[in-house]
Amino acid sequence: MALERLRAQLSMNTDFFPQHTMGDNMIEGLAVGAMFESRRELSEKQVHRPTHAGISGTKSFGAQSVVLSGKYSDEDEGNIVVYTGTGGQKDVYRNPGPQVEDQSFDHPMNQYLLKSSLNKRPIRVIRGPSSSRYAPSQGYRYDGMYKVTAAYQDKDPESGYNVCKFRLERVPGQPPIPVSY
DNA sequence: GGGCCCGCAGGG
DNA sequence: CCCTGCGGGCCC
Repeated sequence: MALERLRAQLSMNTDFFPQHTMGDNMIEGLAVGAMFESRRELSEKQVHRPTHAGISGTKSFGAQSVVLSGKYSDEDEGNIVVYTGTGGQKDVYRNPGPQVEDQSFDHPMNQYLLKSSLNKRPIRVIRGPSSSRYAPSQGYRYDGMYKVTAAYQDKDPESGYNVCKFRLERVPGQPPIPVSY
């Protein structure tokens, strides 16, 4: 199976981050709850560099950060998030377009998160406006470090196509998410 | 180093 | 609804 092969490839040469560390994706001086007006500002301040994409990272390093928008079938329970992968869509300008084929772990950005699930390196999580009841009503908010604890495929009930899912668990010992509901 | 393709924006 | 923009990773 393709996924097992990828896991085998990616698990070579991986670093492991002990449970008690925040890892090297944490930015000194970036406080939980820090607000940003736009994706542009997130990019300029290097909290999440891509101005459009939801997943930031590299194939060898893994992911660095993700942004939740609420426009996908993510599940957000605050300390636990199930983030949907990228790809398999048409007409991207519709943000997002309809799912027209299966998502794949071969997709570079999905590989970043798959890699992170193996090297246990915590990633930064940013919530966009109204992306869930844990999200700010406006602007983007840095909500701390999360670990990717699972990567699997699931059937998207809307389209019937398979999508990649990533379970994110918030690293303990951080200030709570500043929920405002 | 350059070109290419892409994406959980943002706005017209 | 439709288009432009922008930064990035990646593979020549």
